[in-house]
Amino acid sequence: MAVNQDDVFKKLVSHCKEYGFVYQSSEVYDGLSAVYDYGPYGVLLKNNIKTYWWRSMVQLHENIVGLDAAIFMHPKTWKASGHVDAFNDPLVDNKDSKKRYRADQLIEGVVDKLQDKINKEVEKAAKRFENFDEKMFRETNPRCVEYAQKAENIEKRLAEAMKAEDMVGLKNMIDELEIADPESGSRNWTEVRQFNLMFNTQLGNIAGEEGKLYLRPETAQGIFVNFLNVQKSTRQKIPFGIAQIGKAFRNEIVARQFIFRMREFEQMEMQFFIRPGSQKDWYDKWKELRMKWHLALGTPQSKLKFKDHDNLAHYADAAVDVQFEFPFGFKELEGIHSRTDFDLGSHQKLSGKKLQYFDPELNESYVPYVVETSIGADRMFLAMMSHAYIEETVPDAQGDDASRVVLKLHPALAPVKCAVLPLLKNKEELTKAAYDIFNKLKFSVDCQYDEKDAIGRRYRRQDAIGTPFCVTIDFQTLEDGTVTLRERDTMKQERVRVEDLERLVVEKTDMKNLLMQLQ
RNA sequence: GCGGAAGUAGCUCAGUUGGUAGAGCACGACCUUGCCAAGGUCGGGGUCGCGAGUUCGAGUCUCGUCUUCCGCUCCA
Repeated sequence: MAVNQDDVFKKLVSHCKEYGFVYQSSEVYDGLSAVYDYGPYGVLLKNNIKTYWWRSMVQLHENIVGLDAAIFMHPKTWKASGHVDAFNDPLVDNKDSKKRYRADQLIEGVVDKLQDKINKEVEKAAKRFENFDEKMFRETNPRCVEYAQKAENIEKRLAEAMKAEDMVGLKNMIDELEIADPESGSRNWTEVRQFNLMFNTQLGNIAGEEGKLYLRPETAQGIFVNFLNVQKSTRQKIPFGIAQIGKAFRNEIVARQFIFRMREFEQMEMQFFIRPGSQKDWYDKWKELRMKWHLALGTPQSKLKFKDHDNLAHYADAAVDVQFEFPFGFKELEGIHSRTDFDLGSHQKLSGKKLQYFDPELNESYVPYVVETSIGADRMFLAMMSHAYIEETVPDAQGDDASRVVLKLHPALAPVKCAVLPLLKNKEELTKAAYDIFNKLKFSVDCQYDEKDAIGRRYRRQDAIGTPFCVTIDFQTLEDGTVTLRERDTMKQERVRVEDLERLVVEKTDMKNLLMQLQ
């Protein structure tokens, strides 16, 4: 099963490339690690996902409004949010090999080596003595005891230094333990320093700390700092929410698994501002609403589950992930967090500006609490692709078994809604009639005209990009004004009148049906 | 970042003990074709990931580098 699933994932990745959904960034220069570009069908699918999310939030809720904040924000934003302090790791470079290591991991390596030594002593002794008592040996053998104590000591010091963010202490440990570069054997280390997972850049020509800017590592802060602007200009009363879709950037040390973890990614976030004390109710409410949103797409409940966080982030008093069963297992797709008043409170404190709401019912001012829903647009894209990608056996022209690859995407998400196909290429009366239909349909839906290759092959091409409907123009069309409408999943065809075509296709692919399920 | 594996045409791959590259599919043109892929003819396309080294000569051997995959690590 596991091997099989790996295969499926590989096939999905190459399908994405072959059919114009996702390409690796800068491929002609050997690619850029963990950065991807969306191709022609990819951008259509992703836009449809974003539209579904946006409408479900902003259009369907009177008390949720949109925002599009800039990627650049005042550097103090990230001080207040806690990212400057918490979003980094202690790194050390070897001057000879030019390799970069995590200081804490180098030190852990020494501990591992001590454990290995103990295990070797145990192995040796086990061969020598009959009736060997391993536990006793570990506790009494002088060498084992010495190694174990040493290891324990190191771990204790490491934990203290990490907690205190004592970079000098970490460096001293590396020196004292005579840790060498595993690759080159060199002990020529730089100072240990914090490596920030935020990308930074420079504002204008202001040099040094003063001009230092970060690419936002999350979109949420743009909402928090605009909280009062939005509340006042739209006269919202608590509870209300602000929704935003935008890029965020994280300088991950390791980023893998295709578009699941990228250095540049897109978030769809909604911060819901509420009365302090009501967070539990709203947290539960949004959990329910978000699950409904996923299920409306036809994703089976068995592929979705809630997973409570084991360790809460510094800002949260409750947090849960919506996990989706990707080909590589259940992984986070969306997070729902009860962020308390941490963010608004921090910004209020650091900026010295009041970020409070006057509640007319309570007749008092307070810093609102926040419940956040945050979903990765790219992860949602991958979830929809991996769920939709199907290889199946279907009968061919002779009734024998043939295989087809079909993307069973929800019609409202499908990149192309309808393909218009003349049965034959070399009959001008057919191609003209088909082109006329295409030129009408294209004003309502994303539509494709294709006359190349046999009709069966063209159906398969549309299946591969998930087009829900194919319209075929044949000689009967010229006589009675009807065409065949072929449905992707069932491959069934029905004859419909040309004048009904637009209404039928729009009806079945419009996002309205999807949104209606959220009532 | 560590360990392992891989990189040859758009895709999937072949390429003998080192002697300057092939197939199938795809693509283009023409013919054929009356509803579920793989009909015929002709054609275009590759500095073998990139850079060094060994050699008279490297897709093939050595080293470095980039990228991808698997495991570990990391992951607000």
